[in-house]
Amino acid sequence: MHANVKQNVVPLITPGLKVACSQCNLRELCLPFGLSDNDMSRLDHLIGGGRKLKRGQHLYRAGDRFESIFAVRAGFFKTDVLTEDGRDQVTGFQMAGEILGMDGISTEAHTCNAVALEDSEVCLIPFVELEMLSSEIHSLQHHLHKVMSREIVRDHGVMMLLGTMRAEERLAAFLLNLSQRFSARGYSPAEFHLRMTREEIGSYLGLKLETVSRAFSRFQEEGLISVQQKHVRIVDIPGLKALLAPPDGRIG
Amino acid sequence: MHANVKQNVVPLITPGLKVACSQCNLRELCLPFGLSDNDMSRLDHLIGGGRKLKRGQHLYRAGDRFESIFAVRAGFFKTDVLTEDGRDQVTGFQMAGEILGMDGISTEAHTCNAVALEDSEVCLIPFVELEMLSSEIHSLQHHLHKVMSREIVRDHGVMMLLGTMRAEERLAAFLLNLSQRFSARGYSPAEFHLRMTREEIGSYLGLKLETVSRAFSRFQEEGLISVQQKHVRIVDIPGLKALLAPPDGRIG
DNA sequence: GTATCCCTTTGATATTTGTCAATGCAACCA
DNA sequence: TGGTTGCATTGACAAATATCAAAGGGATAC
Repeated sequence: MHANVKQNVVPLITPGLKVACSQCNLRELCLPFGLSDNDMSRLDHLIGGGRKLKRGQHLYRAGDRFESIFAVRAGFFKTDVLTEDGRDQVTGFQMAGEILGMDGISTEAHTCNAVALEDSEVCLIPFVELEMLSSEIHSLQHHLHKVMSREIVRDHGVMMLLGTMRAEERLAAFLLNLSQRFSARGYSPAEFHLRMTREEIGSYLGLKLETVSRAFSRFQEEGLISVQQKHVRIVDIPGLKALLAPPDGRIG
Repeated sequence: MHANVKQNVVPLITPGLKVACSQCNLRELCLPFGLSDNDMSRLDHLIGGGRKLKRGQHLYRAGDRFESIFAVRAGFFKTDVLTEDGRDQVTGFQMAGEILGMDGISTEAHTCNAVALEDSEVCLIPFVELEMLSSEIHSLQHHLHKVMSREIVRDHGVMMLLGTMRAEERLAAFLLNLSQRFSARGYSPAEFHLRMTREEIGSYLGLKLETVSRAFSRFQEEGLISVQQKHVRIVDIPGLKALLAPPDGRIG
């Protein structure tokens, strides 16, 4: 299966796309976090160059042999898991500075698909070499562990969302999460462009696209956001946050 | 918060409970997997001894300082995340050979609670020392990464379950997963004792306890299982598996 | 040994979300 | 620039699950 070799070979590593970690404005969000200049330059040598992807292209597919993890340099990705019986679950959306592909370590093969939702760029980080270097640079090793652990904690947050929240709470949590991540990257926390469709949001949130659309409309009616297609402006951040409280706080 | 110091101090490390990895019948399921005899004995020296917990006791709580990960030697645990607004999500159930506590690496503090669901025993694995040793023993380092990655993949499976499955599908998947894990440990895949309540199952599966109970009853009516309280016997494993197919296979 | 408490089961009803269907909007391609 | 196509919105209705309520069963503690 996944013998889609041609399609996978098209977006080759782009020579000359290499940007040193030490020069990268994402380094504080990314793998080099906390490294000394010297250690960072050792990491530079390991990064296998970059790769550009057009919107819609796969960075990897479930079943692909695992060789590298990836750092998003620019753009926007989704990851999703597809089962034999046709279920499709979006497991995350990744933006600049975030690490993709750690699911592949356990079985030496990727277990999900990663797709660019807009034209994007990633850095390739060959994993065998990363392990070798991280056994020499303790802070790199520890930071790698933190990145993996953070992914586990993030996943727990998604479980919480899927397991305990209602449709509007899920969407509110989703928008606040995006807002916070855009903000951390120097973009407006209040106004942004959604790269994904209602269906992809729905898949991530465990909802049908119509439910997502209705929740957007309702938020707009209530003056919490202003939304037109993929353009979102959050008008009332505290109001959105208040939606996440109710479980027993529904006294009023 | 979580100033429950007394309660946490009670279950001290039990001296003399130490069992060498090399002597442990769980080693093929656990962290020592794939190590040479020599490397395993180095790991032995690092394991900080064991700890016994009575049913209901916490192994750690959200907010506790992170120092070790834990390997379940015997017994059964649940982990759950509690939010300020009162939501409670069970994120997993852990049995012998499984590793607990990796959520704590990212922030140096545990982010969830781990509770023994029956009298249990764990091995303490001090994380700083594990990192030191794993930078010397490549296969240990790599296996640690695999264990963390496996946790990420497992979490994706739970997301799939919560995001795409209906109540009975979730319970079927849950039972089959338990069955498979018991089987891997030499227990019957068909007959076992649930250590958790309907409410805990419900929390894990994103359902209310009544819905879980009704699904159990329905499986029994249909001759898929036989269930009385916490005792479960799976009568028709293929039948349960068939429940997981339908998304478009509902042609018949 | 017995009483208590928690867990489980089951029923009736309410709420939420999904499904089906139609229409509208926007971007993209020719 | 006009048509086509995919995405989004909205409505009416159906299905799934939650909620509320009551009663039974087991395990545990005293």
